Amino acid sequence: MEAGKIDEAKTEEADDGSDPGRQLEAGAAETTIAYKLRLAQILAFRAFEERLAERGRAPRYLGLLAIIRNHPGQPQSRLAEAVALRRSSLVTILDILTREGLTERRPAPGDRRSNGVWLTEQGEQMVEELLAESQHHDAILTAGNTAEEIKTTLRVLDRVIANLRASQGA
Amino acid sequence: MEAGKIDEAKTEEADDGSDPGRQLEAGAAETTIAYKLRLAQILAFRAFEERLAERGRAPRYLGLLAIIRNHPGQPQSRLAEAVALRRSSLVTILDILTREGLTERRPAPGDRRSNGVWLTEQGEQMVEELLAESQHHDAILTAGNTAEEIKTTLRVLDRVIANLRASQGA
DNA sequence: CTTGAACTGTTCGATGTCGAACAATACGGT
DNA sequence: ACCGTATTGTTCGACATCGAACAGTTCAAG
Repeated sequence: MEAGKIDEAKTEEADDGSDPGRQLEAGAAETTIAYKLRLAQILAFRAFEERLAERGRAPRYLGLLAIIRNHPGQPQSRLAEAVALRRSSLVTILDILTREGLTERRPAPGDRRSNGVWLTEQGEQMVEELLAESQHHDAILTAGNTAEEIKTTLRVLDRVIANLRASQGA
Repeated sequence: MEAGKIDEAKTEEADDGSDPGRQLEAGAAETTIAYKLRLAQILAFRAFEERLAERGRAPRYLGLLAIIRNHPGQPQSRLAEAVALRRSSLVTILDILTREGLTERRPAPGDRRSNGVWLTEQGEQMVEELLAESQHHDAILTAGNTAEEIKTTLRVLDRVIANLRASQGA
């Protein structure tokens, strides 16, 4: 796999800040999905959280809350896996969300080890509001792209996630 | 913007774990780019870092290192902006990378406040190796997608990043 | 020249996530 | 019925990132 030669005789010359308005590029790394994925995610997450800062920590954990809404009563370990966080991390998160009155732990009927996690009435309402916000937020994110391009991107991301889950579970 | 009604008469019935092998879905949030973006990024980043754990912290900061290679001598503040991290965070990161012998701070000639950041010889080599690894990693990530789909995704992500940078800088 | 605003790198306390450990519980094989 | 292994939620210490503050420096306006 011979990487294309990108030699530029880079002997000790600084990049003077010509073209001052633009962002610095990462060269070869730019062509990689993982790189742009990270950049986009950090910025998107930060923007969403900042815009809804007054609503407590629910915006940060909207993904989790949405899953709980769609699958009430699931044990914590399955929820952690679903949002790609660790079991131990979810403990604190659920403590917070429960303290804010959005979620609830109930002992699982069949298994005395595990808790089922549920949304409270207030949690249901919060999720509904935040989901509307997230649609709006996504519209801003993806401005300038066609519906077809967005659909393709969603499909690609789905496959990426599936690939990673497969290789990790092994 | 009337959100489509997705009522399912969800009165207090638990989601029994039918279809046990599959992942839990997030319902309406699934259609949003931000959600999948986050999931994919977490998994991709984690996988990449785990696979290259023996190489110190360089894999985590490969994006930064690649930027430094392409733009040697830039001040820390510009680098921070390029990788979407905060100025204060970059201090620790550069401390680490410098301690590992990959980067170097040199006083900027024109401005006594700022440092120019450079790669050491060892840093150059590390970046080259890791970039090759990252190409391989990306190939695994994106398996099952056509070259056209990937190209479209990269283009969409570029626009997403640009949109977020524009709305944030304001 | 002087002065005030803006910028640079830095420190420090707060918060989020992780991995490794642990006790309690479930379960399969013999 | 018993034992070893898995699984679940949890705690705890390590580390990463953040935001707010700060001193040193630059620079433009007067």
